Amino acid sequence: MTTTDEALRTAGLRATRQRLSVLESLRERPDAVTAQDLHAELRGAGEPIGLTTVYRTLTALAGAGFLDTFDRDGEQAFRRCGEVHHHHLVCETCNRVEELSGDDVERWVSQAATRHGFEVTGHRADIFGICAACR
Amino acid sequence: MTTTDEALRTAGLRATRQRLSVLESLRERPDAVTAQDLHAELRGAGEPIGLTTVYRTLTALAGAGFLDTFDRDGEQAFRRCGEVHHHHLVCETCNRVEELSGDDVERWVSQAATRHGFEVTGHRADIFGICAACR
DNA sequence: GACCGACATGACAATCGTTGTCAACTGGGT
DNA sequence: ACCCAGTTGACAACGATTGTCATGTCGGTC
Ligand SMILES: [Zn+2]
Ligand SMILES: [Zn+2]
Ligand SMILES: [Zn+2]
Ligand SMILES: [Zn+2]
Repeated sequence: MTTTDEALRTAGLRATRQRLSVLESLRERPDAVTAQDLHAELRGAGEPIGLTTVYRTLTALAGAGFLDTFDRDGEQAFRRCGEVHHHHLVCETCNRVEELSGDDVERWVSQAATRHGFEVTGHRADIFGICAACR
Repeated sequence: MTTTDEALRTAGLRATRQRLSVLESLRERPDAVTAQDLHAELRGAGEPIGLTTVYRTLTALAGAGFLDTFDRDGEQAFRRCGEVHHHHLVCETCNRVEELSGDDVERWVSQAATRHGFEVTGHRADIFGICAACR
């Protein structure tokens, strides 16, 4: 996994205090978090940062491929994920996310697309459930 | 596929003119559509209906399992889909959706969940691309 | 066919996540 | 230290969706 500094540099972003604190709080964090929640957490932890900045930082990092996004009832949640293609196993109780590989899924994708004459631009395969700790 | 009347009855909804026109316009329609767009279309076609009603009808039908929902840049799109479990091949240009089955995907789901000690509550596997007609 | 109560409608207001604005601030190269 | 393009954040604005509630209608009953 890339370091926080490298991530910012790669994304073409300056290493500001706010961005570093966002990346740091996302570091090794197992669950996906929304902009609003992360903002509240940072503020609560004494890290001064504006909500707009949190939104912009998360969006930029996700666009650069350092974060994956999840839809939590119409609200966007983010998680620091590996940069190689993968899928997700998401706990609906604690929002923990496990990264999965799936060669069989990749095969299914290209086969289905070919069969229907589609040119693939992307795909997504996520599993939702309750993790062991939450059960 | 269920008829429009049956769908409403099953969902515990009265067969009003508005609901029937929503279901009718979704009938055999290959693409997913948003509430706002469907509302505009119906109005344009001379079908008087309120935006709130369109939202409520689509939400109710989706909740009853007659429609599948898709996220189109944070906006919700709906499509009449078969009631047996399936996955999707979505054209990002015309929003056409093909329904897919995927036994290998189902296998992958239960295997991955078991391996991580998750109890599965659901899963989703969609492919995005450009359909033959749009290329 | 008229009647009636529960359900449905729709114009409007309100909510809420997210994005735009812009004056003040700052990272990092010279 | 200087400079300025990039960044911040309080605030306003936006847009999709949901709540409100007076009015309208479905569908079973008489
Ligand atoms: Zn991920
Ligand atoms: Zn994949
Ligand atoms: Zn479907
Ligand atoms: Zn499946």
